[in-house]
Amino acid sequence: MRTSQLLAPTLREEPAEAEVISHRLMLRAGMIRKTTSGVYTYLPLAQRVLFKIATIIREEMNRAGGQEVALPIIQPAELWQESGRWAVYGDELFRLQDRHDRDFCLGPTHEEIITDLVRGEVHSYKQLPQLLYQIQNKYRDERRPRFGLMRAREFIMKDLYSFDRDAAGLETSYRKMYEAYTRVFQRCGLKFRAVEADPGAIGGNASHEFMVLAGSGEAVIVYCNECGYAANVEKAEARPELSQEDLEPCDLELVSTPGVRTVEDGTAFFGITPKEIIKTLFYEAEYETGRELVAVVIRGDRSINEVKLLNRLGCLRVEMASEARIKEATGANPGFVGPIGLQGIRILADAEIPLMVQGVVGANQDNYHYRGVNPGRDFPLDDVADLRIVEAGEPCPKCGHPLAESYGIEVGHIFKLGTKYSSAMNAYYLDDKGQKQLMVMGCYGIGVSRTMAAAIEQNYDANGIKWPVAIAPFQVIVVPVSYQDDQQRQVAEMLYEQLLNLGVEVILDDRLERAGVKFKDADLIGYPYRITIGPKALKEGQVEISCRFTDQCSHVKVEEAAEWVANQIHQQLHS
RNA sequence: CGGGGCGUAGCUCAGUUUGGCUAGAGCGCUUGCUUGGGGUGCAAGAGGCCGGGUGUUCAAGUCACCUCGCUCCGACCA
Repeated sequence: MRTSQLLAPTLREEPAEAEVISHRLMLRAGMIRKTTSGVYTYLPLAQRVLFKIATIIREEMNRAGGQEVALPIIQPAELWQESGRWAVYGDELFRLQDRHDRDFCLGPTHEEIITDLVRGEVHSYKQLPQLLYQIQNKYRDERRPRFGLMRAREFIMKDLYSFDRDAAGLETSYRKMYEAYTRVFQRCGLKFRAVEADPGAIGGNASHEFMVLAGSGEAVIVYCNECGYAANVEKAEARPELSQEDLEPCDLELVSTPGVRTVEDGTAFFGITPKEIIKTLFYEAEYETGRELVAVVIRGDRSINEVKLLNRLGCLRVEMASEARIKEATGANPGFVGPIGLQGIRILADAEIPLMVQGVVGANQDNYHYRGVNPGRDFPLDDVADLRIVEAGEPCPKCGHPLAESYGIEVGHIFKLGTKYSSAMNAYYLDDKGQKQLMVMGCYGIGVSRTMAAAIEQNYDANGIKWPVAIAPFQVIVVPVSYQDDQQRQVAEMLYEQLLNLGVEVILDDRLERAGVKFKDADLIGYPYRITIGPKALKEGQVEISCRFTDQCSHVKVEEAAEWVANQIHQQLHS
């Protein structure tokens, strides 16, 4: 390829629409253009990167026994009604109707479609397991698309679905996928971590997320450098911390506390630390059958993990209760509410609460608090669970070593689905005794377009992108300082040919631009290697080879340059 | 879904407050010269339903109403 022909309209100025670094750089590097909110056109450079990521994924899926299929993007409502998700999925499902007013959706994922296929075509235990995957566009009508490709409405996903005879088979498939994913992201050249995750709405009982580590990541993960424990904070477990082990229970006391609304106010007023305050939060829990107001008590310095709360309650949704609702239930304004004397309201306590002996709570009466509150004595502790968000520095739940924290971008997610879909959609097989059995499923996704964005979030500098070799749009760019100079041009053309013959993905900058322009573009686009052919080194019979990643520059003899670069690339790809 | 902001040249933006001649700048693009190792310099050009609609007015990029699109914030700690 020659840059004179390449459709990569680089921008000197910052596009106004871009917010995150990957979005900005992809626009500036001429990789993508926005077509409409949350929908992007991929230009040749982006397409090459996506193709490379997809190729790595394909190779690893195939290696693990996966078979590629292509599934419809337009999916009939009937299948979604059968699984129950037509009603549950909500506004994120892109819905449409045909000319006969029949309902369809654009697939955000393909459990229904694949289960429908397999139940129709697979009937015997001899055909199991099946590992089927597809790499295609998927659709989610995000309430607010943002961060460029990171949260788009149209995006590219690889999804693999496993169908096994039983839980043991699923375990095997799951482990295969875990290993395959590890290989995929290693081969992409990304720094990542696999973490325990909450299975969330997809269902099932175990799951891991693969997080590309980047400061801009939306997800917070905690991990232990000692034993390797790693989890999304939504899931991370916590050891309850003793905070008042030296104190004895004392009498309950009603205290006038005018204007003391927040934990901060409370610590100042009582001269105590947030650890000694018991926060009471009211949630509206939504079940299929109705709503319930619950009170959740937690230490003043902790935060509630709503995912844990939702799982504990077994409800569909939780939401902070409105001020009006709280007042109606307690008679007091938020800030003066507490667990003592609540009538007919379920009280959930975080696991740290029973360890407290003298707490401060609101008295359910404006401008009054109780102190000396003894959980269990002064309010019931019938429902105790781990409900808080783990923070960095807390002891690892496995080994006790302090946990570290970092930000990650979720690029892969693997789930054990179990029989959720097979039972809803009647996907049976006959076992070796002729008995009907439910297939046991797993699903395993990788955000392909998101991985491209995540790679940039992790690898860039002030000048532009720094592609890992394995997913770079081209591995090398050959830049003659002046293409008009006969000698430079001849050397450039020769190296270009040699690299092509060596199987290197090379692009030649044959534009009649000034050197500075060519260097800027090369840095912005982020080619891993640049061979610069200029009069200075050429006098010595040399060219300069610089590495975008390490910023190192080597002078190499013209006749050895192609081989030299090819070796570097080979090493990068196989290290 | 709630609240803000913005739609003017391919891009980034002035101009709108206080209506008034042929609507501007920089970058990019074309042509010529120049330059030739980190976005050269000079000159000449091309390029606009001022998002769309309705209205007010002698007159609308500018005011009013409607509409479409884009974008940011929020939708959690008592």
